[in-house]
Amino acid sequence: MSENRIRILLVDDHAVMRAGLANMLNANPAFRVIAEAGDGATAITLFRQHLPDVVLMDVIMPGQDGIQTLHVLREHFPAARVLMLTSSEMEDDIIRSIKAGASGYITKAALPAELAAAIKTIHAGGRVIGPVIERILAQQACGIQVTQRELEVLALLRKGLSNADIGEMLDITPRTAKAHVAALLVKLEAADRAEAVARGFERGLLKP
Amino acid sequence: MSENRIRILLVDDHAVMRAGLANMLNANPAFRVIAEAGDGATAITLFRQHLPDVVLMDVIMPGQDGIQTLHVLREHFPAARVLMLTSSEMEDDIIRSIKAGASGYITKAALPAELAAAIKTIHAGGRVIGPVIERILAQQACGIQVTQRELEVLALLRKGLSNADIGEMLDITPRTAKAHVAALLVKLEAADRAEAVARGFERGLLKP
DNA sequence: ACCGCTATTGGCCGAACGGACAATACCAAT
DNA sequence: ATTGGTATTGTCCGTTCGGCCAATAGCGGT
Repeated sequence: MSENRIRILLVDDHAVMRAGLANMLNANPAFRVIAEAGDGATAITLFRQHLPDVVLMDVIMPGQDGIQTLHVLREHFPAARVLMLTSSEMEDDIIRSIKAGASGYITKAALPAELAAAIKTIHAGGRVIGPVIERILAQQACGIQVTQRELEVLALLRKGLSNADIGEMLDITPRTAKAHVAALLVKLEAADRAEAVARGFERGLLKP
Repeated sequence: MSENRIRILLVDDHAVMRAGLANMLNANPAFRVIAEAGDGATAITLFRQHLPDVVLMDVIMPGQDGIQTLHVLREHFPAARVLMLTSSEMEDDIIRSIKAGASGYITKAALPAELAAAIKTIHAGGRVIGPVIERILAQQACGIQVTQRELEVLALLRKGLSNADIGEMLDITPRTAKAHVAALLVKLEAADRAEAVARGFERGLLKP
């Protein structure tokens, strides 16, 4: 009968969380955790070995994070069904996860029953977007998005670099660096570079 | 026989995590989860009702966070044994937890066996500090600490306020605000207010 | 081919920043 | 009582910032 169970691969750097999830899911006759990974590379390997029905993936992981892993995974296995399960509600993480081909995104604050339902939906080929997530997606859709270049500049702002320094780092004139900073201030609705950095952290554009 | 089990109160806003932990701990004959709380207020109430041997508390919670809850709990029940179990490795959270009277602090990246051992140690009256945590505490001990006033200023820097604005908000001259900012730059080893904000987030002085 | 977005660069200017030097007042600890 | 840390305030000055004007080049989509 266990052949009918939904075979799950857990990916989370928190061993406690993995163990807890495994216990919980295995207690449900509909599921069976067939493998666990503590990092992205292991996740890829285990997926190849076990070809699970659904992957439960944490976004935040040291080294290769969940979204990067998701990218690699979908390259090799476009049909892979991945449910991002995370404590992070960073807008950017959500957007990037969906873009990277996640079948769903729910937070760890979800009730176990919701998680179970989500896994079943994913397995059936559906998509799962939590209520909080939907709201964020909606407001992001109409919002302006930060370009790759601006993201690089933001990362340098975080390090306390001046426009001149940024220009040197990116091999552009200080004037151009200034233009990027100005664009960031507008897009992030920040009064100065300090607030821009703060907004960067709030939006998940910058990681602690 | 269940009378000999260590009675545990779980406090975590993530239902999935609670369920997982409960499953895992209850599978161990040494433990018994006797109650779960999803927020600080509930945690206090449940503690009073059940008087658990050990409290497993998450630091990050919406509303009253784990550290605030810990404060309140220790006021009413100075003998309460609390193990902070969190994914956060923010220096400031750790320092404040220990100061608030936590008996231990370990991350969710710990192995289940480590968690079990930690709970037993706590229950026996000992203290548990993870290896990563110890390192952070050590470097913090010799490091300079940010004052309350500077913390207020940092919070305003984050909002993009100028020295003049900060002065108005705190009812001090712009010059004094500038002095606090200067102190922050030195203590946080930041080149400008933008980097100071970044360091604030990295150290957990600022929350997303 | 044309349009929109991005990246790039320039000059000008007032306001803000950050460093350096120095001083006073308060409070807690020794 | 003296010491040390914190908070407070001051002036001077060179550097940097951020806003405003405008322009060119490239790239992808209609």
